[in-house]
Amino acid sequence: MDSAYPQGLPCSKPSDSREPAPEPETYEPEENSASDSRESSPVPESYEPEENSAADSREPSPVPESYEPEENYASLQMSSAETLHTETVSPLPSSMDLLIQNSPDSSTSPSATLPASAENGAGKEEQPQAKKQKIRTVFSQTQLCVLNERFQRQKYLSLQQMQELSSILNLSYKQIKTWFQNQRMKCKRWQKYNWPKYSHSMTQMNSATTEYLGLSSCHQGCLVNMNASGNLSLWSNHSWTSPSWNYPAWNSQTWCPQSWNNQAWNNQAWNNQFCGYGEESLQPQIQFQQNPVSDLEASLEMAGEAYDAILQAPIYYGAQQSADLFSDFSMNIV
DNA sequence: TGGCCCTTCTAG
DNA sequence: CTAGAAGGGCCA
Repeated sequence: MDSAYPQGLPCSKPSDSREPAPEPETYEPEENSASDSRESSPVPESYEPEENSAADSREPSPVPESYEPEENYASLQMSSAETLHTETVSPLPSSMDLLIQNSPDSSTSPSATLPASAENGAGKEEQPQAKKQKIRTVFSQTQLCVLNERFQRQKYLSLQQMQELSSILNLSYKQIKTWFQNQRMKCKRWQKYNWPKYSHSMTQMNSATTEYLGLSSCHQGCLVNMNASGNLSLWSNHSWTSPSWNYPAWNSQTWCPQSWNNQAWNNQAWNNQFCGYGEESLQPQIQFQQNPVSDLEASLEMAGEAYDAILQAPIYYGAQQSADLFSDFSMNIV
């Protein structure tokens, strides 16, 4: 059932192009009645109230009561207060965060933060200038980690799932949605440019997928892996001793079509890296224990995805972020 | 309404 | 200069 395509094809939709929202497995019809009630927060002003269509509204409370089951995910919850400073990104004055509705995590560039309109505070609608300045949010590593991790397992999220994620990451629903959309496009492009080398077999295709998925977040810095026993292991990039890791870092440039053509390692170089590494090949430095399969599982599963997916898909996190993310787990430096 | 896709434009 | 977040048009 879950064969859908989470692992099969990275981003390509089941069949044709536009399909509403694949991902059958995790896609639960639910009563997502778009206009779901949770709409306590008046939507940050900085964000155009425009299409906050219910969805956009994010509840102030950490986790919606209705989501009992996934409550555990709260462990991942980025308490705006805590995660704030862990970020490598410039921390924003909490007050401002709220205003911007962006996460405390995401730095909406402290400097250019407020859109002209919001800046004035009062005269919001009266936009003197032609266009309102576009704000380019810079998601924090933590947020990216979670997003990537999620994307690895699910390319499409349901409304509810996006909302959950948004509240957890302190991002707006819209941002989550946009991020996933952009990610899908990115993935698609990646596939397109790399297709030739995987065209010969389906298996290869999967590896391509894995490759993409893995790479999509490897730039985070280090890797967090959960073994079958449910323990979480974390390797900082400092520990990579494997020669294979000497390849160019997975930077954004990698996505650039122009670059893809020249990247020598665009071929098998890192194919090996990501297929080769395993629990054995790397030395775990930190292990998260406590309720291995309870909290974490619940946390990562969040909306009920297959747990095994996680077991097989190493997740990359920034060392610091990881520690932060899983601060709820007792860490044993090995 | 959300997804896709292309475009715009800002942060780094 | 580039990556990528966000805007906007179009479609089902």
